[in-house]
Amino acid sequence: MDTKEKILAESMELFAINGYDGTSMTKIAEKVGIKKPSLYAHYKSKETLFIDVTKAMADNNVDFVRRSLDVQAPNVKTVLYHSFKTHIQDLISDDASNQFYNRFMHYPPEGLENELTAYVEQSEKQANRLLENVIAKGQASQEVTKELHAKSMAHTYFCLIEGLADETTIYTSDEIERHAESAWMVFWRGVRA
Amino acid sequence: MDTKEKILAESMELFAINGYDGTSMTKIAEKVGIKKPSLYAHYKSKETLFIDVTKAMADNNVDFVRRSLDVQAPNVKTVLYHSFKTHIQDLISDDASNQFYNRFMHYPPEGLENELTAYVEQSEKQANRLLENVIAKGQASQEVTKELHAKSMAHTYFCLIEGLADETTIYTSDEIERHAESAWMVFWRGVRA
DNA sequence: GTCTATACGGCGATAGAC
DNA sequence: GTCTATCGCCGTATAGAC
Repeated sequence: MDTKEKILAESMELFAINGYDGTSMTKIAEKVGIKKPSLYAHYKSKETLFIDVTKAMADNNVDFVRRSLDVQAPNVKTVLYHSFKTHIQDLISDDASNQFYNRFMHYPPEGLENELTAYVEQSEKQANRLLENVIAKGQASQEVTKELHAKSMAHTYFCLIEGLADETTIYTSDEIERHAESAWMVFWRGVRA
Repeated sequence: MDTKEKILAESMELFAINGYDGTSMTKIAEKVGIKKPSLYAHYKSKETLFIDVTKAMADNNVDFVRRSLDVQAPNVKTVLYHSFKTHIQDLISDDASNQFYNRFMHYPPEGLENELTAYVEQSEKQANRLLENVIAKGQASQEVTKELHAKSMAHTYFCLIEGLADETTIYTSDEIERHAESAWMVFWRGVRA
């Protein structure tokens, strides 16, 4: 991992834990093991660094969703449940990248909204489409109701994931897991054929 | 409205729109119509001001949930749907207090977490209990399934609301309303008897 | 690419007159 | 309670030597 990549990785963790304004270039440099001015040899400003981190995290999220759905299983319900559980395990794992996502994807730092919103929106739509395809398969195989649109159900699925993600700052892992189990049951009862 | 109340109201709007670090005491003073040092005659620091605002917003939220459920209706489904719609209307109304809530309730500024998390958690549990009672009534009247706990279903309900709230920064009001309608249908199909 | 040294500005907060 | 003036600090960013 070269210096530029290390700056990206270390600053991501600091941003996730301490927020944008709570993370100074000095602290990033310390964590990387260089001095502050050296950062500017790789990124022309704190803002451009943050933008690069955010875009990488948005891309990671799409990959994560893709991998969570890429599983052989006898039916669509099992695929969906597996993906749901994978998301929850990620939420409670205290992974910095996950915290970064929750913290910034919908509330970027002041002044960067215009730079980031379009990118984030597009990546979320990609993730939504991946799930939509799975649900549509479930409709074709008579597992999932046709009274609702696959796209809508996919959207509701992610609403639940996001609602649960927001809880991580308040509730314990055990509570999140119980809430998640309930949310899954309501969801599946709501979409099954 | 005396000066102290005005400081509370105006700073809430600025915090909601520009974030904690993005809102300086100078800007708050300007919006109130006084000079920065005068603020310190009413609040001893920026942090204590923010804490007061947050607690007021947490209380407001409990009241909001209570009012949204306080409606005469022929059955529990109608009460729940009315409450759901009331929440969504609030989300898309671009109300600053709503934005404040979404922004800070789960990610308070650095250093204020310990001061605020317990208060927020308690207020959320109050709101949850209000909804839980309504759902329990629905179980008693055979409208809502007894296969799931009332508390769990209440929790899932709020997960959906929160997931939809997070979307307000990206999607348009029309899209939110459509997503909300789908989320409601999945939810009701999932909890009905 | 990395360093030391520094410029420049805005921040929260206070002193003290009125 | 409100003001003017100011303190002390820390932020991003740059200059220029190695």
